Amino acid sequence: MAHQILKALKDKGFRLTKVRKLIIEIFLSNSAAPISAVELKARLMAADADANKTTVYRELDFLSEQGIVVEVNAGDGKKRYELNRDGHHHHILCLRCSAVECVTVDNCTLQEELKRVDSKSFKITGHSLNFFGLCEECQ
Amino acid sequence: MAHQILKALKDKGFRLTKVRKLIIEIFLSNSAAPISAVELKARLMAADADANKTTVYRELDFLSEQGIVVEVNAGDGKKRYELNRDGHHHHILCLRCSAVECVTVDNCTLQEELKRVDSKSFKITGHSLNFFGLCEECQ
DNA sequence: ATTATATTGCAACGTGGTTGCATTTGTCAA
DNA sequence: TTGACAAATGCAACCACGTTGCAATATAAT
Ligand SMILES: [Mn+2]
Ligand SMILES: [Mn+2]
Ligand SMILES: [Zn+2]
Ligand SMILES: [Zn+2]
Repeated sequence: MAHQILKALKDKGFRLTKVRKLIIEIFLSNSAAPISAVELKARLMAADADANKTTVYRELDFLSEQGIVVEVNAGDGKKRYELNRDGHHHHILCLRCSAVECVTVDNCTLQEELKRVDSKSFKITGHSLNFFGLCEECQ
Repeated sequence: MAHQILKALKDKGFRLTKVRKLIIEIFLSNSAAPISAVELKARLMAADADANKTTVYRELDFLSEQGIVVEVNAGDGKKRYELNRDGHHHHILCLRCSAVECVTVDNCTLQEELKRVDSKSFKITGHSLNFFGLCEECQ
């Protein structure tokens, strides 16, 4: 599964760095929750592949541009990223510890809401729905 | 309208500062869109009541705690605040210029969505729905 | 092995926001 | 009116998250 991603990148003339490959591995084995740059850096470190923070940020930007990961706005001040699986979904996040969880949604009813809004001057291209609350531990 | 807010604060033992009164005025006369700390500071300056940035941030925290304003997460890196009018609503925001607009919603269909989610470990207390797109000027 | 250039590390910078502490100001009671 | 006490303020320094310029390094094609 990683191989297709890697091959696609290589075919576009990008290099398959040690860190790049590892980051993709991390995202693939981490379907649970979106992670931040700091968390990713920590995971790299844990995998004996330390990388400079600048590199981590640049790599996240790169993978976003390449459509391999997507940015997830969790409402706290930090960007998070998750693998760009297809399938629309929403997120729940803890107001105390900022834990984030993905919520798959069978048929998103927000398209009608969108219609109501699109009539205005804004041209709507997407939406983000976050549920706030307290996770099990923080309750 | 401002008088009730001010009286309530005074009754709780808080002081009616020049800046505090002006900020409340600004929020009351600004039903349009949520504003950031920097924007608020600029408006104060324009009203001949310059205030230190620390004071502005502290006052926004204070008014949030007092339930007079509410934080609006617009997805760009900065907090915004709006008057805590009752009545649930959502927001649209421009991906280019970060303009934010409030969208009133007659009957928010998200309560069912919430049910589906609340069954999990998270205890949901609220949600935030943002529509992303391009405003008229930025299209 | 050589080469071209994609990637990296470092240090410095930027923005949004916070904190400790000394000073000022609002409020109330004498 | 005048103190006095606590709330609010200004300042400077700090913090987290993220970005940028540039020189050094690593990948991969020849
Ligand atoms: Mn997700
Ligand atoms: Mn609003
Ligand atoms: Zn939690
Ligand atoms: Zn715009």
